[in-house]
Order: sequence, then C-alpha cells, then structure tokens
Amino acid sequence: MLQLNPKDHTPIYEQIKEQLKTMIVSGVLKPDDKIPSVRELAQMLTINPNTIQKAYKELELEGFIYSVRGKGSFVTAQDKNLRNIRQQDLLTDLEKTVRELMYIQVPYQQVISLIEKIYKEEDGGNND
Amino acid sequence: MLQLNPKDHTPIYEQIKEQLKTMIVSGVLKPDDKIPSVRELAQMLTINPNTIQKAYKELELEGFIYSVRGKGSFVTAQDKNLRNIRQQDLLTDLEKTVRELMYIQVPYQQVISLIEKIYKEEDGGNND
Amino acid sequence: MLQLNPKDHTPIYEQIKEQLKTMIVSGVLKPDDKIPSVRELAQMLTINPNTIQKAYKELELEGFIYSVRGKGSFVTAQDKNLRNIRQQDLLTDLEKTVRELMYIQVPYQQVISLIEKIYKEEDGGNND
Amino acid sequence: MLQLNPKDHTPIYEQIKEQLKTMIVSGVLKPDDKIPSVRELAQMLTINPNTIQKAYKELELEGFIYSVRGKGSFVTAQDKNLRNIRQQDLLTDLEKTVRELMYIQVPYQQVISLIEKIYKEEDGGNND
DNA sequence: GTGGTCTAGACCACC
DNA sequence: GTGGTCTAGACCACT
Repeated sequence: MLQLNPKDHTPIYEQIKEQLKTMIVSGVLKPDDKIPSVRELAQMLTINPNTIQKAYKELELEGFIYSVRGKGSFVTAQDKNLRNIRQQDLLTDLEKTVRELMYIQVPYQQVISLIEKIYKEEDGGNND
Repeated sequence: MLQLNPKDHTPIYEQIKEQLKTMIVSGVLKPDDKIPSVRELAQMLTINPNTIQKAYKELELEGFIYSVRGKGSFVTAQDKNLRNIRQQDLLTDLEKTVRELMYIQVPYQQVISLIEKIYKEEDGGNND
Repeated sequence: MLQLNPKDHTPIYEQIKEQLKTMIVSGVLKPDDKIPSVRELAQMLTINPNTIQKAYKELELEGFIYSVRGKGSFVTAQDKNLRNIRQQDLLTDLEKTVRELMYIQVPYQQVISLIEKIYKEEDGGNND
Repeated sequence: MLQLNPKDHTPIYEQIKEQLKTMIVSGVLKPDDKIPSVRELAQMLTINPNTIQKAYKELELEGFIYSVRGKGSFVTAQDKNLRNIRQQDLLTDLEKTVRELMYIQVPYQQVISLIEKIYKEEDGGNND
C-alpha cells in the first residue's frame, strides 16, 4: 500500500504523510473513506506505532483526515485550498528543476517530450 | 547578499547551498568567479565558519564550485561528465513531480507553458 | 576494530573512510550490516564524534553506507546506477596508474599477474 | 611543460614534485640535465616562486635533484632504490583500485583489456 | 590571507 | 538510544 524508503532522509512519518496526502488530493481516497488504524498500519509497515501516530496527528491538524474516538480515522471532504496549495508547491519544485536543466543545457525539446510521454502513457489508464 | 531565514527549519548550510546554487544556475555567478571566503561569509551572515565550510564542501562535491587552499573558492565551469550524472538526477526529479501534477489533474498545457516561459525568459538574457 | 595512525598526515576521517571502504569492498561487512554508531565508534577510537560523523556522511555520499536517523548506519547493497559512476572513476584511476607503471618500464606481464592474483584469490573465497 | 590542476586538492608543490619525479624516474630527464630555475618556472606556470622553491627543496631532500649555488638545479644520477620505491607505491595503488573494481563486479577480462590497450598503444611510440 | 581538520560541548529530531 | 546541525575556538597547510 505505502512505500517507505529508509535511505531517503525524509523522516518516515513525513513519507507517510506525503503519500496519504497525494492519495487524498488525487481522489484515490474519497471523503469519509476509512484509513487503516494506527496499529494496523504499523504492523503492515513493520514500524513503530508512534511514528504512524505522529503522521496521523499532523494530517489531522492540516485538515486532511479526522479521527473518531473508538471508530478510526477518516478522510476529510476536500477543501479546494488544500489542492491548490499542493499544486503551488509542485509547480515551484518544477520551476527550480527546469531552471537547472536549462543551466546544464538540456534542450527544451527533450524536457517537453519527457512530460508529453508521462501524460500520454497514463492517458488510457487511471486518469478517470 | 544571501538571506537566511532562522524560522525555516531547513538547516542553515542547506539554505546557503540553495541560494548559491540558484545564483550559479541563473547566471548571476559565472564560471571562475570568486565567491566570498569562508570567514568573510561567516562574518557577513554572523554564523560560524564551520557552517559555511560545510555548505561549500557539499557544493564542491556536487560540482558547483571548487575550492583552492590558500586562494579561495570559485564557480565551476560546466563539465560534461558531471553534467550527465546531474542530468539524470534532475530528469528523475522532474518525472516524479510531473507525475504528481498529473495525479492532481493539473492540465498538460499548464505544465508546458510554465516550462516554455522559463526557457524563453532566459533566452534573450545571459545566454551570450 | 579500526586502527588509526596519528603519525600519518592523512586526516583521521579519511583513515576511517578508507578502512571501512576496504572492509566493505573485501566483504568483511555485508549489505545491510549495521556499522558502529557515531558515538560508539568515537568512544572506541577516543576521538570526537564529529569526526566520525564526517567520515560517515562522506561514505554515504559516495554510496558505501546509508544512515537512518534514530536507527543507525548500514552498509549499502550495490546499486547499478552508482556502480556505473564509480566504475568510470575507478577505470580512470587505473589507467593513470598503469600509464605511469609503463613509463617507469614495469613489464606488462608483471602488471597482469598482479591483477590475476587479486581476482583469483577472492574467487574461491567470499564470492558465494 | 608541467600541467597543474587547481581543482585537484593535492597541493601545487606536490603536483610539481610528482611530475618532475615521473620525468626523472622514467628517463625523460637524464642525470645532470638542468631543470628550470625557480623564477623561470614560476613565471611559466604563473604561480608564486615560493611554491616552486618548496617543491625543489623537497626534491633535493629526497635525492632527485641537486642545486649548485649560482648555476641552477640539476637531475641526480638515479639510484635504483628510488625507482623501486616509486614502483611499489604504484603497485599498492593498483591493487586497491583493482580490488574495488572486483567488488563492483567489473569482469576480469575488461580490466585486462584496458591494460593491454594502454601498453599496446604506446608500444610504437616513446617506449624506446 | 585562504581552505581544511579537529575538539568540546550543546541541542534537535527521529524511532 | 540514533543521526544531524551548530557554535566557539584552536591549529595546520598552502599561496
């Protein structure tokens, strides 16, 4: 379900947050879907429950999920702002990367075709 | 010259690295330009020289600058070997970002025009 | 475990790097083996933890080990991408050394047999 | 005449020593040949005369050259030991490099052919 | 003057 | 407990 990479220096709980966010924002997880319990997920990923706890707590603070005592954690109905913030972050990232690619003289066309390829390849797929 | 943000949780040495990289990549600093000495910059930013040292050393390992004992630190000219390695890294980065942009349904055209804008804007500029 | 030579002018952290590299390369340390923690090794060698930190960080950048905050440092499994880069570096090194051996008129056969000896000696050993 | 590389972190005076040693040991410079004066060489390489001075002084201590007050510096008649020491250093280097190449699974044949290529290519040349 | 190494000791974030 | 960042201050090597 989730992919953790210990060699990546981003903390485990951040990796979990990131991946859940993406699933929520992209619609893989829909509002009021139940997400795995802390203990369940900890067992699945063979990591410490505290780490999951921390991820869930922050996701709740940021408004992505909500917890119901005794029942579990659930996806929040999406506020448009959340998606916009995420999008803005990604575009800023993109700009920095592209600027460096330009610096090392990777041709414009090469960058464009990579992007075209990505969008095309998934086109028949889960692009609902 | 450089702006540090103490509130930001990213390490100081990373902030320095980022900003110098941007200046190099955007052409503000050109190959063989001398950058401030370790002590000089430390004094300017009122931080410990070791922190600057660390930033410079990593920039050197990543191929952006080179340091000469007794003389100072300088901007590196582009090298074909390093370029290829770096290019691969950047394209992987790009792919990941674009893929996520697609997931959150940012239209293809919007991504393309951002890139076009970046490449065009520098075209008449310091591409001499 | 590791032997430091204070008379040697090569920096302590380089000596540590070298010895760990040799242990990894020769197979004494295997992929995902845990190596001593920063503080542990510092205590064993009675040197400052920062010095160990520096050695470990560089070994990580060079792809020999990976560090996980809160858990420790571990030997990296061979990765194809890194391998290619490293291979190029090593072959360049080799060429330079061999060229100079030729200049001082060391016969071809002597060089070849040294290499043959190295490859053979490990063949029946830990190449399992 | 000599090639200096400021990006290489080996000190300038070491680079000069290395290259002169190679020329002497390989016979490009013969016993009692005059080598450039300190000032001359400093001008040629556009570096500080002190740096040359240091290189020459150490070469003299190590027995590769001798200076005659008012006349200049000259190559010493070669002692067999000197060449042997150099050779031993190079072979140790070679062994370490080859061992790492083996570790990253570069095949024996590939290493051998590189060496063969180097020896062959220079065969008709200055291998007098 | 420059970069580079090292120590001692502190504090933080993560697991 | 772990790794990672930072400071203060020292000393060395090179130009």
